[in-house]
Amino acid sequence: MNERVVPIRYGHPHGPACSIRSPGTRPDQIDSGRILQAGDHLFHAGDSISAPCLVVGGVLKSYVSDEDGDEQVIGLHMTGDIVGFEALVRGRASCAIVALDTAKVRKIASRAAFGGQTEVMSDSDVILMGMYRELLRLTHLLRMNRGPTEGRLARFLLDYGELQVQRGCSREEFLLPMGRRDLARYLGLATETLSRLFGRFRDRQLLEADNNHIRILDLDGLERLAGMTCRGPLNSA
Amino acid sequence: MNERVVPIRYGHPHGPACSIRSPGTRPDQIDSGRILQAGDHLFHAGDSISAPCLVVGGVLKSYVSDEDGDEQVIGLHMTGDIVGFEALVRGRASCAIVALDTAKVRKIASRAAFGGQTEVMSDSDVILMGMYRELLRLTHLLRMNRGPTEGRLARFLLDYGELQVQRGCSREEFLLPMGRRDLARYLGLATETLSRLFGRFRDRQLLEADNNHIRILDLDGLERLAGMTCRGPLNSA
DNA sequence: CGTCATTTTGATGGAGGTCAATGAACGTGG
DNA sequence: CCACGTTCATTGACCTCCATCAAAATGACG
Repeated sequence: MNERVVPIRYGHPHGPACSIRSPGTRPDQIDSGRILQAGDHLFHAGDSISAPCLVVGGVLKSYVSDEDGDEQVIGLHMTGDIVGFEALVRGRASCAIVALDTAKVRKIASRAAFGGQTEVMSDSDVILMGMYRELLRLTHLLRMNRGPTEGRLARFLLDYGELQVQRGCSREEFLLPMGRRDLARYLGLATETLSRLFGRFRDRQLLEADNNHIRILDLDGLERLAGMTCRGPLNSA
Repeated sequence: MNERVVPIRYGHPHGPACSIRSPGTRPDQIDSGRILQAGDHLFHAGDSISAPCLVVGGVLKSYVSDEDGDEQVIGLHMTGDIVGFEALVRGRASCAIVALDTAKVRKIASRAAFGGQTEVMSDSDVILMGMYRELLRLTHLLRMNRGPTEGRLARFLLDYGELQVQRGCSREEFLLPMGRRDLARYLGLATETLSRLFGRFRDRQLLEADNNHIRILDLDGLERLAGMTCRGPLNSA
């Protein structure tokens, strides 16, 4: 509605408006997409939002800020993920979402789709699936946040590698889309601890890590470490 | 819908999770309602399930077992909650659900409800709401599992008191439906730590705790402690 | 009363958070 | 091009909090 900060706007500061238009755009998809630059917020906590968004490309993070200012990362969202489910229920965002690099998002069906007027198998199922994936991701993250820290990082790297494969990229070598700080907050660690973990992994020849450029040398070794914490999908459905 | 629920029965610190499903009882055989005794499983991880269940009364917990045997409590589910969303997507349970005391559950709409059935406010909305509440609960729990342990317990007690109020009971005095062990695992603590927390709270005149019988003496004090961790609903929507 | 599960209490060690300093990468402006 | 500031990653020193081990206390129940 009318809020102080406009939640989803389709004009962006610089760059051509709505550059790429997906081929199969259906009539009820009012939105052809919005481009976010690194650091741009899709919305802030408390903003009123009208529809969930599909992440078409790039990476975003969702976070909440504690009263003492430092933020806690709730999720990392990449291509194919859906963010902003709150739109379907209470219409206001419960956490902020910000782009980590250049990203593109597209609004998807509003609540009306659940009514049953249009052909339903499309967006409503997308939303249902996305919501379910989010449930899986959260339970997974929850389990990750207990147990030894080495297992958390190992599990994360393996899961991320798995995502890479699904995307047609290499499982062993990739660029992490987020900085140490965000990753640490996602795993529930201090950045220093995370740094030490990378160091330890490097010492043990488990991987090479030049900043965000990761090269995994010993998948089995990581798997063994990760097994100490838990198993489960980061994003499998 | 909102049935008056039998107050929580006291008396059995649930036995050693008699984990075997009663013969002849398949997870799918729940039509107008099913009664579970303390220790009965609604389903186990991996079971195939056909529809989500509404908790009509009582308390259940969901958990996963690590390979080394000890379990991790993912959720505590009470009247009005929905469990088993996996039925809508992949048809197999991803965690086990067991009754902590006598509980009643009822199957709700299967996926077909999303198909194009007419009335909008029906089961599909119930499911959507429930799923969303689950999302909220998980993000909340996630935030709880970081930060000082005192804050976690304080927050939990306050949230639980809030639930009591919604249920028409006292915010300051109630019976916890789960044992120390389960509560500890829910909060991500060792049982000894939880015990010590209760002891410390008692020393500071924050509450009286006779086993599961809790009487809160200083709401503000708890609130202050809880503030150090995070805010957020256990079950608000 | 004896057995078993749960809770409580004590003692100990270690994992990881905090504080602090250094180093590397990257502008920005002179 | 270089000095400077800023941000982020790394490394070190320290110390707290909490898990772990162990044992006693409480309670449930036959």
